[in-house]
Amino acid sequence: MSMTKEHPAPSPASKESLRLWLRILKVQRMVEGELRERFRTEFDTTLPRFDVMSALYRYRDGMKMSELSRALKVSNGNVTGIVDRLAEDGLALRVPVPGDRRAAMVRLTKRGQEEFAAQAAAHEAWIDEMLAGFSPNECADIA
Amino acid sequence: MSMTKEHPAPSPASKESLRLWLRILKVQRMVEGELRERFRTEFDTTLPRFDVMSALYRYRDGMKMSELSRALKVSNGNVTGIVDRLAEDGLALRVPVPGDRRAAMVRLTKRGQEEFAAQAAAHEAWIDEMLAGFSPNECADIA
DNA sequence: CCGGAATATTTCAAGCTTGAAGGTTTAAGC
DNA sequence: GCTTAAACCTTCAAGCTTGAAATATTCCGG
Repeated sequence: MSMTKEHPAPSPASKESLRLWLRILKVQRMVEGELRERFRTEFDTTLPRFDVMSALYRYRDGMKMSELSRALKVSNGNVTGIVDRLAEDGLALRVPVPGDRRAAMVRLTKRGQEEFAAQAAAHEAWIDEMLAGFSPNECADIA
Repeated sequence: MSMTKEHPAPSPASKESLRLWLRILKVQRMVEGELRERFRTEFDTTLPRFDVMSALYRYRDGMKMSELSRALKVSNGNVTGIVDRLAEDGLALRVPVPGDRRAAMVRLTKRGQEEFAAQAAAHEAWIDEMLAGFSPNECADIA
């Protein structure tokens, strides 16, 4: 890769935060890339689907689309598409809410629960495999 | 949000790594969300465009598409689309490589360089604003 | 009751992302 | 030279994501 005629380095001022950010990004991309690949090859699913199923698994009674959207911090329209595809695959379904014809409760099917349980176990093992090297005590103040 | 009939908590085994991962994810999403919003409203651009321009700004002589792809760790087809749009906007251009009719060098236009310089300054300030609270020394082992 | 605000969800266009497949051009071995 | 592999790039389908606009329903003040 040619390195000739580079631009001068940026100001040495707020460089520390930027470095921290790039480190966070590096780990995040590594882990997320691995997870995506493994979910794809071993379970034929995606991270967003896993996230939705994870929320639905916690709340067995089901969640409204808007609750799902708020819990996962993604847009409403986004959830619509993901739930559509989970429903097509028989992993989730929409249940009408009695007394409110606008809303619908989304819940996992029996098969959805079983699938998720297997995925969640693998997910936890993968994360540990990838992050076990990083001291868990440090970085505790990230959140 | 209804909490009735939750599933039992997962095994208490490799829970530490998972917690670390969720913390990293939380920070990453917060920062990236803010950046996306500000890039959109203040510069009418996106993070991926910024990333490509950042690489091109460093290598003023230009980069081949494949170099760009490798440097940013994104797929080849992805870079094609982003560079297409940058070129449409007059911020980047493809220069034929003499002696190799397969490849093309991508470089920023004059205007591209000016735009990026402004964006980069704002970007660094935003990051600092968001991450200044987090001790930079700790978490040093993340990368 | 009624009309407007609030709530719940879907639709849409635009852009990002990947993995796979396709098309050229160049390089290498024989 | 010829053929086969490698390198370079684009195209494509599928899915994710957002913000904005469109629907439909419910709620509420008057």
